[in-house]
Amino acid sequence: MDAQQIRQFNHNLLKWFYQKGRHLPWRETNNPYYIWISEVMLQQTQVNTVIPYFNQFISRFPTPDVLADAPEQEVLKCWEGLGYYSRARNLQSGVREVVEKYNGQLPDNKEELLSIHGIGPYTAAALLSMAFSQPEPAIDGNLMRVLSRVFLIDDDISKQKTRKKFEQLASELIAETDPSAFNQSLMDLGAMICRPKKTDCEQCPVNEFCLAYDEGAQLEYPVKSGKSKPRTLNYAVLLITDKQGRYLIEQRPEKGLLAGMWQFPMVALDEYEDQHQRASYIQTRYGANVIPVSEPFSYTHRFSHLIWNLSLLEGWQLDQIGLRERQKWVPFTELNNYPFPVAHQKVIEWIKKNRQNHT
DNA sequence: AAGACGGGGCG
DNA sequence: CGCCCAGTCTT
Repeated sequence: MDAQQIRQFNHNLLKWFYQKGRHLPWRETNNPYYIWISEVMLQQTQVNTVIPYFNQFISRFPTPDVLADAPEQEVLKCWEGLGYYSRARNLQSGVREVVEKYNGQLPDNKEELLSIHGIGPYTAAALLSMAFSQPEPAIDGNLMRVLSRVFLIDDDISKQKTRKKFEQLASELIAETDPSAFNQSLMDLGAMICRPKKTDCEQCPVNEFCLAYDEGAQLEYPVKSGKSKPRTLNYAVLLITDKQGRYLIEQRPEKGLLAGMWQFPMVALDEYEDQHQRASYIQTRYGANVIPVSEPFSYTHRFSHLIWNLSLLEGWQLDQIGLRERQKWVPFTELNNYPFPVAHQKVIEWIKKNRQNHT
């Protein structure tokens, strides 16, 4: 595109955005802290999922100071069900950094933003453009999908090098007048018109520039290498109660999958030769004999990179076994004070439905 | 350069 | 059931 075409491209795009762009809670504000929260929540997560979480989050943690001072467990509780929980932990540690090093004000330059844990190249650019009006293109999946179609770019977008290529291209396109609107318009275009499968090219404000549209090859773009298949793991989930009817729950490790979240004890089934060996392990570790729940309950929980097959066992702790680190006895009614991953919320639902005596 | 890291929506 | 989503961190 020459300079004239770039101007026209921008004009069409922004005009469409001002007329048809989405009105979203985090677009009602110029508060960099709120924009930051929204950008983190929106990583790999769709807008409609984020909206209620965003509203609740800023109401509970209205300023960086409040979030910095909050217990991590409360932050995770507000993130419960949103997934990628390290985002929440990184956001809080990032906010603490901002409170200490920058007096609670988000820095307005790329180097310092990138130094903050949880802020990568996308979020830094989004903040620079949307909170500080700087002409930084925010390279995300939407932008790469749109531009790969417009310019017929067939590089694999899961490669790092390709991201740099789009960064170069987009920085030539972005206008200084309203960089925030430039980035947001490409996001809205990607979400509303230039969608992955269901494209709506007739309504596209820049279809006259789109080489893929010209060739009818929209669905061939972007090019993305396939992901490996998820592994399957089999677990027993243990519903262990004590004399008072409280449930035994455990907090997961500080790192790795679902870090810091709570769950009912899980026993990896594939590590035992037979049921007897497994039962003896459970007896030793938890002081309980467990059997499948009366209405057998097995279910599958699917992550992007692995699959859990879970089956629910129940038992009563007869032998007193000392409570280990990160374990707790909790009455049913207090389970909702702890952040549980969705895989275990399904167990709580099961209890609600199948047991009378949860007072 | 690859994997790990969640959960929901949609055809 | 497979793909996708306003990515980042770790290895």
